[in-house]
Amino acid sequence: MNQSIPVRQTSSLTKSSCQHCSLSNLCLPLALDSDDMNRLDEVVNRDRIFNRGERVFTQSEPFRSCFAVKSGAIKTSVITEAGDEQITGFFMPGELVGLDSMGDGIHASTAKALERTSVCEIPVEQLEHLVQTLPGLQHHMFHLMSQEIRNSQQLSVLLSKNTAEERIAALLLSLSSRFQRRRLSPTHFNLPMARNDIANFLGLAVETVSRVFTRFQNQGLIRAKGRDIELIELEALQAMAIGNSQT
Amino acid sequence: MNQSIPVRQTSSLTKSSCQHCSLSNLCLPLALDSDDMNRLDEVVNRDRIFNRGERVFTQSEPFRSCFAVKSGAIKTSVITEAGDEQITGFFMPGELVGLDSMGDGIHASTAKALERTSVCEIPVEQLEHLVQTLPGLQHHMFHLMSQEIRNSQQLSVLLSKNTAEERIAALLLSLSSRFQRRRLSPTHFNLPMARNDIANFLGLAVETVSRVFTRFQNQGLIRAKGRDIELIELEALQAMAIGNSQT
DNA sequence: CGTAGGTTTGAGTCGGGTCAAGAAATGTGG
DNA sequence: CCACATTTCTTGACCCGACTCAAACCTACG
Repeated sequence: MNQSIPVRQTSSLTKSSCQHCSLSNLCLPLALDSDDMNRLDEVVNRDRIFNRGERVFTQSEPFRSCFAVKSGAIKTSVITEAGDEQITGFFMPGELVGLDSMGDGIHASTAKALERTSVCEIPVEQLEHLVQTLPGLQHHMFHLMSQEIRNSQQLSVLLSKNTAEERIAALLLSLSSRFQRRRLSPTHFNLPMARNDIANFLGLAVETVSRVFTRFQNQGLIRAKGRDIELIELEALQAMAIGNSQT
Repeated sequence: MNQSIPVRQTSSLTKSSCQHCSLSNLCLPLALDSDDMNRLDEVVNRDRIFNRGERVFTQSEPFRSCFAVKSGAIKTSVITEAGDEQITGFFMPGELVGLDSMGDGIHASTAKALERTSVCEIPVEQLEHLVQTLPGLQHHMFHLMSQEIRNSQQLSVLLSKNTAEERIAALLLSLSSRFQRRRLSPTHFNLPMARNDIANFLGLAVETVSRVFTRFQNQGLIRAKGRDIELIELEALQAMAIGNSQT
């Protein structure tokens, strides 16, 4: 295997790259050839670590990068004019955070690590430049952003049409499928977020979330001990969610 | 009473173009030079007319184009798995419809004309191609799409945190500012949508919408006769939309 | 340990949904 | 242009899901 140009051979062993990242099929499910992939690699700032509660970025500050979650979990939120926080999304490994500010100079939301979290930072200026030359990447960015729109629409549907039980069932199933994408158990996992966050995200009171969890448990649909969740009756939950939304 | 005027002869002289469109500063607030603008003109399919109730595009059908509203108004909606309709947005002249499906092969929503509406059709394949060569246009697309994400997030906030009165006040003010952008009266306009649509969009019952309208009227905040709306106390409405319950 | 934040449970209240029935606007055909 | 049908809008009465308030219970961590 004689390569004519042995680029980045120094790092290929020790440093991770998009090519070898186990999550690349999630955050980059596109056919970039090895060359293009290298160019992407060059602009990505890897292995940034945030502890629980630390901010990845902050609303109304300059928007310079978006972030791909490698491990851990992130919540994004906006501060409403009334002054309270509204969580707009949870982001798991393989998912991109910050798309709500693409093409805008200012962050529209704040991102906080829910647990110890590592991310890849992608500077937008360089990303936009790269996109110019890689049609596949451009299409992929459009895809990711439109998906973000659809996710948010789904959330709106959930909030405007569904009961507390339905919302929580939908959230559990959304998390379930996202764990499954990563080849983790879809029926037994740890919630990365507090009841409070769930309540805020789903437009409910904490007490209601708590009550629904115990109700589900009493009905034998789930087993929940703190953040340790086991989904027992998947079909029943799906029926309840009436359409598993990608929340 | 006047007889139908002979159909417009589409002379190339009078043919509208993006450059001369009065809405171009809304849907294209970017610095494209004359040359680039011409290239955009070439791919845009102008003057498509839809009557009230007609579909511009339909959910789960192939996604080929997005649309810029020239006159009239459009609502977009998704069909939930429960089978009912959820309106995801209203689109006024100068606004782009269909971004929730960019980069996806399938329409995620259905768009219907709320009244007689004319639109510019923009084929996405050619748009994506054009974007490759026009960095300014790419940035603008990102901007529009991220704005769409933020709009949807705003809706989520409204649905999860605000009362019926606050939601309706917010919608009225949103419409108001959108009329104002077009140099129309921000305080006196016609609602393009039915009460039913408002209720669906805001996650309320029609009866509640009706009640709030009359309550606003009794409080002297607005004057409403059918779809004819006059905003009397803008500041009071703004205070209410913020969630400013004087406690 | 002890303290703070997170979680659960109970009791009481209310905003907004549902059901029902008119009133008004809009459409249709003669 | 009018009578009728149909949709849209309004108003009233009643009820329920989820919120608020309040208090106790965990569990993590310095």
